[in-house]
Amino acid sequence: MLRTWLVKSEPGVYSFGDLLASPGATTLWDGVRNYEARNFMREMREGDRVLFYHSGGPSNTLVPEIVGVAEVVREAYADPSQFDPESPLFDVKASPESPRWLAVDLRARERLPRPVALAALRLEPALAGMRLLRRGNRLSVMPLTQTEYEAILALAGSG
DNA sequence: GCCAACGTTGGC
DNA sequence: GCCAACGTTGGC
Repeated sequence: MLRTWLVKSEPGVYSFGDLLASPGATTLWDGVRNYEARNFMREMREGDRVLFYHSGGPSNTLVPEIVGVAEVVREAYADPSQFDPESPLFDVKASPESPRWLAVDLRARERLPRPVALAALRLEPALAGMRLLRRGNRLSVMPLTQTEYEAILALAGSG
């Protein structure tokens, strides 16, 4: 049984369009620096489906919404950016022998027929328990139940 | 181990 | 631009 996930991105930094435009529509999903999110990444399996969420970003000029579906094409491995002293993601406490942070590879599957805005998610009773909707939620990688995933695809006019 | 200070996220 | 919420850091 495939599991389902949601990842957040600031579209000004990396958008679903950027993923679609990448070679093979695939990218290394790096930069996660939160332990709970990292632990979820560790549970991701090849073929798992991942909804791609655009957050409002620092300028807040954008509607926060879910815009696309991706899948896991490579399971968790050491995030290379933690070892790069030139990177803002460098972590002095990480070493190749004992990495702290993980990356996965994601491949875009499809843009949703209709993006599903955060406000629309809040109106859907089937999603009332969704982690994304909890107050103060800041997790950038989170699991979705099968029910939540299907409800979101239905709102998107897909699936 | 506690907890205040701090930096970041992200919706509004 | 504001600020609530939250995770992390570091002094003690």
